[in-house]
Amino acid sequence: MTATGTEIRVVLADDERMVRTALRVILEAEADLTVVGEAATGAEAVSVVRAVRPDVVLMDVRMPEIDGIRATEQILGSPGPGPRVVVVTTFENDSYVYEALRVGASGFLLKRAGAEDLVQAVRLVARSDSLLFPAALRGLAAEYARSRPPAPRWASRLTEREAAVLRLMATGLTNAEIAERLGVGPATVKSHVASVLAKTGVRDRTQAVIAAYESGFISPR
Amino acid sequence: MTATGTEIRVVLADDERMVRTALRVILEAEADLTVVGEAATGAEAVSVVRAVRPDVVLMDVRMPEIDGIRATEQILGSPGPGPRVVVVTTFENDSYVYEALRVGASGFLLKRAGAEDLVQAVRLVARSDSLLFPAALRGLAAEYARSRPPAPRWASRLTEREAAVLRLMATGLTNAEIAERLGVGPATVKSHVASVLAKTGVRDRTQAVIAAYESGFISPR
DNA sequence: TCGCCTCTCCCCCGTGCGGGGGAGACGGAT
DNA sequence: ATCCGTCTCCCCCGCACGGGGGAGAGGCGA
Repeated sequence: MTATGTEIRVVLADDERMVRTALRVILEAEADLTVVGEAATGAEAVSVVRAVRPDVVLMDVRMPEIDGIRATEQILGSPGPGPRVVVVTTFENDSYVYEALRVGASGFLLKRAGAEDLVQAVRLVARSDSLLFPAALRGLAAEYARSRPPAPRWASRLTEREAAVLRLMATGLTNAEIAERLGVGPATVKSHVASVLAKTGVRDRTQAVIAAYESGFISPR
Repeated sequence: MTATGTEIRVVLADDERMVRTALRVILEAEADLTVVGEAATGAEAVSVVRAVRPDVVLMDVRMPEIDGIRATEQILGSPGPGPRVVVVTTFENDSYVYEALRVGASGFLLKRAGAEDLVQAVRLVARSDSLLFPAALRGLAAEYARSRPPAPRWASRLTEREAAVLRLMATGLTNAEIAERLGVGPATVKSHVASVLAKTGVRDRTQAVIAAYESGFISPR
């Protein structure tokens, strides 16, 4: 389907032209690497990838319209063998790492990585079906993501105040203590608690806390 | 401290001589890679690494005496800049992946990986301080490991009955409901609950449930 | 302007919960 | 034979909790 023997076909997705140019220069300097497409938005990336069917996509996370994560999701979600997607970002400590893995990215590259790192990463990812951090880590990321689901359906229905009350409930505080922390009267907290119970569909604060844990609204530790 | 410019110094740790030889042949074929030591056990690996101070260690997981994970732990636990450790194993779906990351391994390599994958992985790991799957994923693995702690201190102090009551509490049941499920009287459940509260050092059932979640006594999902 | 939502707070009322006691039965350890 | 831990169940008591109402102030979009 895709070139494997010698030539590695790459698509660059980044909203900054300069970044794309820099990447292109670096990659084109290698005999076995060819940049076959560029995209400035997530939507563009999806269509370009569908059109040119590259081996590797270097995908920036922050892009207009559709971010890199969702673009990756769409690219890898389509049937058939997709490209390897390497997600590019500035910081390694943000949640993009987990998200990238969750949607099936093959690698993760920091913008501060050098040219050599870049080309080797591309080569590595293009070839490897069983290398550095593969399926097992995706499973890990999947589990991680599963433990923090997008947000429980009722979370969006909770108002700011109600959510705050629920979070404080989940620390084991009584209504009076919550009132103290929020600087409101106990009666106010009572009514918020009542709203939380109603919206979460449970009967008491204990069940509300359980629901908060089970839904990922809050997490252990 | 260690050679960075051109030569990458590698130590091989595997209990099978043939594997070590094969790895050595592959790596020595590259001008920039040098095998500076071998070890057949985890303990050997630790001492060899301390002696020769390599850039990269290829560490088999299954080894006599001390396995690769614990050896890695000891190697990276010592002060100063340690080598990059690439953990080598046969299957990618076992818990070694998480363990390897937890103890600070820089990479993970499958035995079925080809020669090219191997040398590129070594080069990549030797250079990269900010590449493919770094600190963020270690944090992920750490979090993963942390989420399944050995067992809370008070768990051993709870009797069978008390633990059962706590588990049922954590499903949101009232004392009366718990009594029904356990086939005992409500008063009995009350006293068990009282014991649980006393032993866990909390004041009400909500806090007990929180403690159960936080300590890993029970887990979301 | 008129609704609608959110946040705030009030009332009464019933009860599940937790504290503080005690007590009988069983079994295992000493 | 004695002690101790566990499981079982009882009493009384106070209170935080939750249900069911209502109500006023502010914001915000139709």
